[in-house]
Amino acid sequence: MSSLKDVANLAQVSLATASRALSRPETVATLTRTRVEGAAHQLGYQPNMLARSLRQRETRTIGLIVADLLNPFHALLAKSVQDTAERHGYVAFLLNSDEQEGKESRAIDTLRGHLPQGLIIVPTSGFARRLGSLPRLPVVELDRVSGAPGVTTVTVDNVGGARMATQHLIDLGHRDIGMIVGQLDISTAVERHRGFLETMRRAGLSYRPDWVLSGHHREDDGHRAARKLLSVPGDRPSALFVGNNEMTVGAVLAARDLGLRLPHDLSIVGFDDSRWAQTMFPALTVISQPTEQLGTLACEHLVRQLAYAHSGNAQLALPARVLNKAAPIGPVRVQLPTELIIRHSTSPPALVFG
Amino acid sequence: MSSLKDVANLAQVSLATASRALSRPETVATLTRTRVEGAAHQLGYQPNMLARSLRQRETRTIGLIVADLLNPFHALLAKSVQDTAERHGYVAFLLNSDEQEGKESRAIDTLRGHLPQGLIIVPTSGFARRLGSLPRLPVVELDRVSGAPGVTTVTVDNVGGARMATQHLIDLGHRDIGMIVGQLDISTAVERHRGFLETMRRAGLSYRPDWVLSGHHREDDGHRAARKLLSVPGDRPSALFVGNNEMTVGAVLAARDLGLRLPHDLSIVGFDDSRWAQTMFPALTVISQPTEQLGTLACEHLVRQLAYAHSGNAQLALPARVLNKAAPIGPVRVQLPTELIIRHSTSPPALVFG
DNA sequence: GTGAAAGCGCTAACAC
DNA sequence: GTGTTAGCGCTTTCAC
Repeated sequence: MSSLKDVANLAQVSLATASRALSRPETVATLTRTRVEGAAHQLGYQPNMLARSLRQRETRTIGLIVADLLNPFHALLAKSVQDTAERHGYVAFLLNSDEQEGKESRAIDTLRGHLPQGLIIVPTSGFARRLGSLPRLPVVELDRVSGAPGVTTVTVDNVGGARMATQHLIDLGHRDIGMIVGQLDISTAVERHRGFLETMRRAGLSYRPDWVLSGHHREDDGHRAARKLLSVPGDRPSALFVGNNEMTVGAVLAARDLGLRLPHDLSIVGFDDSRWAQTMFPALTVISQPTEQLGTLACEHLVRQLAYAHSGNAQLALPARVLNKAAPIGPVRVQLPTELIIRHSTSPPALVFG
Repeated sequence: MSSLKDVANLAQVSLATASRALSRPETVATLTRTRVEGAAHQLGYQPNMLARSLRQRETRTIGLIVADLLNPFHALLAKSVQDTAERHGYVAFLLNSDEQEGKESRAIDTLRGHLPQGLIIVPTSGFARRLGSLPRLPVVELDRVSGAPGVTTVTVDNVGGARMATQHLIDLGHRDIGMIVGQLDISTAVERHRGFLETMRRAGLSYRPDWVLSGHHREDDGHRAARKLLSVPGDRPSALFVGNNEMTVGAVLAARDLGLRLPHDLSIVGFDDSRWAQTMFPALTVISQPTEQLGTLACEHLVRQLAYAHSGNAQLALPARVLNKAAPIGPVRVQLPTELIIRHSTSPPALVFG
């Protein structure tokens, strides 16, 4: 690996001039500039970011931690953050916490050592406590909120989405509705649960605590919960609202295992659309989320914060669409709408009671 | 952010001693060690990896580039590489080339600036040409081979897998078999194609060039290709071998759109198992790959190379399972077996000719 | 417009 | 065992 010194030597200029020619070309005579550029190119010179960052005290790097890389929702979040970061001249290093607090902690420490200028995270429930170890680092929470103070959050209207899902089932004539919800120490689960309860209550429907089962967010959990909810033939819900994409798959498979046919014997609404929601049989009615936009916005808000943190007029470097919004300094909370997509996993109940 | 200097001051020792106490505790008196550790803990000290790496000329970092983060196969590859890297004391920074040469180039340059000690990549077809810009960097190609000389490759037996898939269809009685294959500048596509052709020929079946369609690797391509292959009612294959997971979804949906029912009207075998291969209707017969192991092995081979590259007795740091294999210095080519999983998308053809 | 020199935070000789 | 010092590759005053 050739260094800037090699370039300077080859171009017959001093180290300082070589540096300037490459990073701030306008401060150098045209002739020397081309000479230096030529030398750099000839040597395949690539600046050593470690040295540059150490000196400049800024890495142009942001940390990105998702909770479950294998969940396509998180993968898309990650991709859109990375693409947006690149567009703004940052590189986002992606780590995966696997929904484990311990792994999340280690990921944070790892990133910390590499001095990211900001952090975008789909937090686990332990994150609020860990936040203290990140002094003055701009943080954006994505999809979920940990309750940590002073962080920007970019989420979806989970309560509203859950209301739509539940109301859809009620409108179809269902009265015996159960819910499979995620871990109740995760904000999305809590909010979707709240939307469900509210809507049930408002419709005057009875609340059956034993018909609301909580699980972690994986397919297994959905399978287990659904199995439990559906295995009492005479006394089971006629419809299910499932609070996340992976668990929905599990629930559908459990129903299938029990010989229940969707939507005739059981209606299911899932939260989050996905490839398999569309390809399963029957195609799933779901609440869909603007996933890509979620990632993009999270990143743009972070970038904006970084620009303001660093210099008074750094805004000039930002694209208009980021700037056109009023430019707040502090943390903001962005909430995007969801949408009900009606497919074939929901229909009126086979037997209407009452 | 407090630095080592702050720790040294607080512990009342010199900078050097503080450094030693933290990185090589055995070289320091027990008392001073505990004092330094206490100070470090109290300050929430986190070593600055930029400075350490700059000085030590090693970053304990590896670059990881996958071609399509949204493809669950690649996501699992990425996760298993990252987990394995962590287990060996490295951090793998994950970037996504999106199957685009340009993005791959930029990803490589980005990584280069951060001085990774090795690179694990699912290469696009342009990678072999780019390799020159990576002087002396150990590289492991994962899943695909670009043809670049001197790199370790960890792949699956694609020819064998394609043979099994094709033979399975032939054994069921199919004679009119088509294939949807990926880009023919990607090794996996070429090899799967080869396995298909060989097996057809060996069975004495005629080769219909117009029944072999190539596409990029996404769902759309599979959809388009299948639509084309299946739209001539009297003259269409009775079975299809589809060369990758995403395209298989597209093919199945296209068949559905055309009113063909699987497996009665059409048999389909896919390559690579996935969540939706299992949940689709009907569940898909596929060639499955040891995806996680692929990622793990790629990383372990890279780590081994790094150990040998750096010091004669670095092996001591490696776990037994890596060492038990004979320890080659040069690049190796690892090839893992695939497996045929028979589900419900294949059956004997409705009409048997001949 | 250009060069000399200091210093980012850390580790590794080398003294003591 | 511990301290002093040089230097990793770069940017940035400060002179000229």
